Amino acid sequence: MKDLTKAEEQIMQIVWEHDKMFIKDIVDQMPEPKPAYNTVGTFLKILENKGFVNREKVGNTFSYSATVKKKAYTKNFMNGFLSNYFEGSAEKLFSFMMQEKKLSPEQVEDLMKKLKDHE
Amino acid sequence: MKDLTKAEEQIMQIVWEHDKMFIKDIVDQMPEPKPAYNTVGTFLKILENKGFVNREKVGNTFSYSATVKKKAYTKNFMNGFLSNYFEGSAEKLFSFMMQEKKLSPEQVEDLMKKLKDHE
DNA sequence: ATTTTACTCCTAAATAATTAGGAGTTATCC
DNA sequence: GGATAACTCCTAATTATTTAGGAGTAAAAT
Repeated sequence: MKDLTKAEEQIMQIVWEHDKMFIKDIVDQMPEPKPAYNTVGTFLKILENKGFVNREKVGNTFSYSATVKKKAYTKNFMNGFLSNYFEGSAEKLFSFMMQEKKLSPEQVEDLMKKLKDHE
Repeated sequence: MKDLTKAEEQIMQIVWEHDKMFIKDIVDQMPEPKPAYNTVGTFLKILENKGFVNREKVGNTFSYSATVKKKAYTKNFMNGFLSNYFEGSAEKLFSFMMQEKKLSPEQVEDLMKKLKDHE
């Protein structure tokens, strides 16, 4: 799986939030200063070449939808992140998160219970 | 804190692993194909401008060391990552990690015990 | 029905990131 | 004591990324 550049990812984030989008709608979702219509179009073409989106004729225009699932990309991205920053160890990441007070031991406990119940 | 580009980060990863380094040593640590000495030098200058490394005269040359701690950068980086991929929620990240089988509930339990003992 | 709008495809300018060469300096090797 | 090696500083070429304009077409609006 290819990596996304920043601008490409920003567009993917929007496409991931919706099933099918028209360029116009993507532009609307972009933060100010909004890029030109064609700028978004260019990125969608790049994303199509990279295999991240699929375009489909709707009437006389095209709609775009994500082909690579956000989850799949996240996983890919996270593996790189893990190996660079936590020696590939998810445990180290957990430890780091707890220390940074992003999550208390209690929250982890609650979460684990829920996850166990699901199994 | 500024972001690092890929090439810059690659160098920081090496600098972070060591206290003080000479350009030569950094080049040695780089994977093949190794970049030119001056290429590494250029990046160290950029990193110095961005405030990530400090250079210090040693004899008639310079050594480089990280000023921004890896942990601080990780935290920064992770916040962006969290907000883009897990709606800012560390819990969602944990949940994702467990589902991806990077970590079993037992491992998390062990880890939590250790963390609690430290408090 | 001609102006306006929204889109297509193609192309390229502007900026950012990556890579490294050249010229000169100082120390080291034979 | 000149050749070699390792470094400095400055500069620039190359490639990647980001941005968007122009020309043409088809539909919609007044």
